Amino acid sequence: MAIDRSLISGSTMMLVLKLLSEKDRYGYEMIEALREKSENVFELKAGTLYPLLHDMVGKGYLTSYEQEVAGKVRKYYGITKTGKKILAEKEKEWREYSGAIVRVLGGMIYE
Amino acid sequence: MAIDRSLISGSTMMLVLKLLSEKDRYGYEMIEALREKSENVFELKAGTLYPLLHDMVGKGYLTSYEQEVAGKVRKYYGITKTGKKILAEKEKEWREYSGAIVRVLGGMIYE
DNA sequence: CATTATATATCGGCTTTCGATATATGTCAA
DNA sequence: TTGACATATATCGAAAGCCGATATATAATG
Repeated sequence: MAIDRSLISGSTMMLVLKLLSEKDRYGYEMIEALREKSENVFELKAGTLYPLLHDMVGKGYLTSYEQEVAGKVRKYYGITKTGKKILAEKEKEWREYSGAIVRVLGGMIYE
Repeated sequence: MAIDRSLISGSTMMLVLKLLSEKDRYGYEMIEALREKSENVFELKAGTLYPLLHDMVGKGYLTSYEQEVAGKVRKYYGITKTGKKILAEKEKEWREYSGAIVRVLGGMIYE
């Protein structure tokens, strides 16, 4: 990870929900999608993602199903109605949070 | 705390450094300053702040001195040269991080 | 045939933060 | 004046979030 990992804290679930709000994806694909979309800033670790996905299924934010592709079984995940609600809440929280940071830093970020 | 505390993760030290880059302050004052500047979004807890301040002094980011005001002894903190360097780094990381979040979320934040 | 990429998984440990609790003084109203 | 609240600092244990290490298995590449 290029930047301090601790800054990522709390936003991983939001990012996963966002990726899955576009289309169903499997774990490994999410890791790559996040790296690409963030332009190599985020490098979500497998050790973080897989337990998180299980947890999110348990909470009813995601559903999962297996699909065989080229001899390998992939586990696809899709976002639920509840997951979409949580995503909207987390995006709102992110706006509040980053807005407050900007105010404390004095509004001189983004150059 | 109005928003999910975990979103704050990792940025507390940066915010403390920022407050002290303006002027020397004592702990209780920082808690209030952060609440005011963030417009009630951040509510830094004493149980978070005081151990963090001790740690930052130990790392050479801050210096501290006592001052008696109205019969009460306050512990003031000031930022060091090293602390200023760390602040600059953390601000840069924050720009990278929040920029990446915006890219993943699709640029539709801040409305 | 060996190495690398793909793909998922678990476990222990670290870091960050907070709730609870403790202590002590100043201020203000009943 | 006395009880409550604000000011001010401090520590401890617990919880949450994330990651490194590790394991397993198959496909592709050289």
